[in-house]
Amino acid sequence: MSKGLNRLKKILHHEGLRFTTQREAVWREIISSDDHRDADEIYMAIRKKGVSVSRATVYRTIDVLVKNNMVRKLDVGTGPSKFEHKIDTYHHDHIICIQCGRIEEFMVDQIEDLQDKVTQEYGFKLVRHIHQLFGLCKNCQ
Amino acid sequence: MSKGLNRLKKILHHEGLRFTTQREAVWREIISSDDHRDADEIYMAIRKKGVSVSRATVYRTIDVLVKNNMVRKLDVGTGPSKFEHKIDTYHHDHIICIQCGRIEEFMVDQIEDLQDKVTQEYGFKLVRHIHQLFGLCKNCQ
DNA sequence: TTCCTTATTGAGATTGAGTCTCAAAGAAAT
DNA sequence: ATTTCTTTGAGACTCAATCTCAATAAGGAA
Repeated sequence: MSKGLNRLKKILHHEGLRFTTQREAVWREIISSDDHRDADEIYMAIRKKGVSVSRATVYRTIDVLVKNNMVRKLDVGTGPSKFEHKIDTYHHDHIICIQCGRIEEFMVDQIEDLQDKVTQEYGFKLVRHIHQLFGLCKNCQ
Repeated sequence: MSKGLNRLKKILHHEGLRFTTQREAVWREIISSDDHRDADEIYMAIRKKGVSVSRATVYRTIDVLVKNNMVRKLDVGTGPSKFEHKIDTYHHDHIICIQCGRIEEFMVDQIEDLQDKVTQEYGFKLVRHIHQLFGLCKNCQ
């Protein structure tokens, strides 16, 4: 049994949505790798494995997964958004190489705490954040 | 004499670009307000003032300004990018209300320092960063 | 000033990511 | 098995942004 499949079923049920071949395939494809891939890459990978699915369905399913915290959407500044699953992972942010596109993950508790503090100071209720460091990786400098 | 106009002229000259009515108008429009506006809002404002300009030129000019550090591009997660001038301002990041779109600016030295540290640890050379807190403002909670 | 070279402009076409439409196919409840 | 209601998919569409290319304008030379 694939990781998180039950959780997916519960979520779909909870939202009054149906568990379908396509939705299962999208989820399986996303957890099959820890890479940061865009919707089209995920779409192509599913088709290559012989499952019939459309781009529209891939986008629609990813939306559900993102809303339900099983997948994270990553805006990398240029080109399509990328996605990563959130199974067995901790929260992290990203360092992105503006030359080769390489993506590294980082996490600093202190920064997270300071964020919370700032948000409170401004009277906001924090829902999510984007913290991305763009630069040149070792190889590209 | 409008703020930064000389700097704009120098930049254009340095890049082998010409100082034109349109480029001047775009710059004047952008520094005329501290708001965060998108390209179309800037375009409309210029036209309203009677200067003839096209959307293409507005986009092209903003690109030059962003590349030369006179204007900052702000990806607010949904819809068109927004822009703000960088004259007489200090570096800051943004808290954005996901309900009403209100944007507040914040700056925490400690976070900036931690960012530098993280980047170094990963062997990257930091070029720029995005740090955006999305949430609900006081009014929208 | 006028000439001349080269950059710029603008209207509209194009791109690209993502969303929408709607008829046909498929879940799930009874 | 029947009914009901959701989902799917091909392709149309949206929207921000970029590109095209003929007409226009900048600005250096003389």
